[in-house]
Amino acid sequence: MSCLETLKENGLKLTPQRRLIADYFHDSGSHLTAEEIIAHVHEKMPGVNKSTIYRNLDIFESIGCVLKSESGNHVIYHHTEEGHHHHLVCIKCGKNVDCDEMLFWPVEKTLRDKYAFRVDFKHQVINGLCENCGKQP
Amino acid sequence: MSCLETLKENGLKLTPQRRLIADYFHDSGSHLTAEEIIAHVHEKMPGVNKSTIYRNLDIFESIGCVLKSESGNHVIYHHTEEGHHHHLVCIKCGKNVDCDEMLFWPVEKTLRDKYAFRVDFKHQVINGLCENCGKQP
DNA sequence: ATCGTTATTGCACCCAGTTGCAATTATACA
DNA sequence: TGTATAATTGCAACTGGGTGCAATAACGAT
Repeated sequence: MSCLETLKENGLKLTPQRRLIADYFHDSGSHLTAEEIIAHVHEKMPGVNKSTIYRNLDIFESIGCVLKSESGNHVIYHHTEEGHHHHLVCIKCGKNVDCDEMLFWPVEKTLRDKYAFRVDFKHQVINGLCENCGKQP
Repeated sequence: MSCLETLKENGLKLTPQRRLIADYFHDSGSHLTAEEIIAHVHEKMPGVNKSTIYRNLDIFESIGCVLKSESGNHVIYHHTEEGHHHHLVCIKCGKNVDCDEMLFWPVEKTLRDKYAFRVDFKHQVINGLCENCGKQP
């Protein structure tokens, strides 16, 4: 189901600004930073205020169209239609590798069983050292 | 070994501002937000600039005296002498429970074995639903 | 105790993201 | 097609955190 339909289902209005953001997610892969989204929207519709964009990204997140993950310095938005997975980002060389979504299942299970605490790890960004960079001191 | 000694060992100077921050960590438990630290420093030494405080917190982190964890909206600093663990924070009621440090060991192992990726999960802040809040819809 | 070096501070300004509020606009309905 | 109304936008100002740079201060050597 498209993001725009989901908006309507939640009683939200379909504004040109929202259409622009949703189209961008559909057209250009799954991972977009706030910067990229703002740049794209401004290119197509120069007057749009950044707060409108941030507010709409939050709304798309709250209706489940988009996942927001924090990667230390910046924020990444991930179109949920692309499926779930995690990211391994090397803090030295910046290499970015996708990682199976079941990585955190044992953690989720432990938290559920031992702490009665419910967590759903979706689209985490994990910083560490890749094979090459891990060898060097 | 005290933070102040560690400073010297790393060729860093022992300024009154640093002494104030280090003392605060020693005196008042392990978990402090940037806000709390700034408030405390300002109380004791009103003129200190916030950038001085942030820079010193980064330095204490880089020499291993303090761990910095990001919890979505704010940043938490944790005095490393208190031992390692993680935090479960309920997104509904805000309840905060400590959690064993070995929680992420299986994840670290998988990343090492399958992805040759090295990560050290230290003092994570995990947002989810606690037992009570998980029951209610 | 003084001095020179080098780290550190304060300042002023930047940046991404957020918020309250008045003006605007998408939509349901007549 | 026009209108009422609630959602949305743009604005302006704010927030937490960070940065480059000149002035200052800690500290080892004399």
